[in-house]
Amino acid sequence: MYSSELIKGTLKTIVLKLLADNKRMYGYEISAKVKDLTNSKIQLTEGALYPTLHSLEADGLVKTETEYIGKRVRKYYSLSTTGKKSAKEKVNEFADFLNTMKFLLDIPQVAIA
Amino acid sequence: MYSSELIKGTLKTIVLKLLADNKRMYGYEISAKVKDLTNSKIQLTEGALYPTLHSLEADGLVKTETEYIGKRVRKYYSLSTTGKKSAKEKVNEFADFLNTMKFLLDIPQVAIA
DNA sequence: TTTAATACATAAGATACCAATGTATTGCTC
DNA sequence: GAGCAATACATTGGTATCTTATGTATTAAA
Repeated sequence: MYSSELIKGTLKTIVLKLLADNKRMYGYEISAKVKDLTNSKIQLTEGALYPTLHSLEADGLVKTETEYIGKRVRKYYSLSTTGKKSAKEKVNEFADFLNTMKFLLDIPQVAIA
Repeated sequence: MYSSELIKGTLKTIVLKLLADNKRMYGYEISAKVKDLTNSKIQLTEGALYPTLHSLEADGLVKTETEYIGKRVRKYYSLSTTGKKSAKEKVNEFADFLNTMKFLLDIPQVAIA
């Protein structure tokens, strides 16, 4: 787990990227996927995730479809056309930012396992 | 310039790293250095920088010495012992975070210029 | 049966940032 | 020598984004 400031500002980028790769996902699935892919180093809290998803929907970047699994509600999110564009932009911007930070903090290249 | 959310959470790390490399620096110098090293991609605002420096001082990570250049005040910051330790830890943590995010967002290795 | 996992959601509070403003000195340009 | 840009500090008010906590409900496992 990273100190909580680090994750700040990256949540939307993460969500958009996952949706770009997976067509449609529901909230719980997203948080589980992030936890899994990062070996529990990043764990999205519900208080952060759901407001973010709602915000992305309000901005027209994602659309939703609700389904019932038995009696349990499941709300699927998928990217709109603008959402797809935004996902690429955000990831590219973040990649640029990472390189800038790598240079600024003098972080050496890591060997590829 | 990056969208403002991205920088969040990295300010202290940046400041500590610069102080680790430069023995002592003053606020204006730090912001100028960051702007210079990042080709203006990261520009620290005063409203962010000075409270951060004060906070680092309150936490005992940096110590200060005030000097006069003519009639103009200049406040130098340098790392304390715990500050040096913290600088290394923060940079290491960010390096780890950087790799996690690179994997999560599927960001390819960039060629070294 | 009761705990853990699944699945949604909101509310209250913290905090780290941005934008704006303020003061003052110094250097440059016209 | 007037006016502007740069240097150098600082604070205030506002906002966004997060954490923590709480809430409801279903389903699976112990």
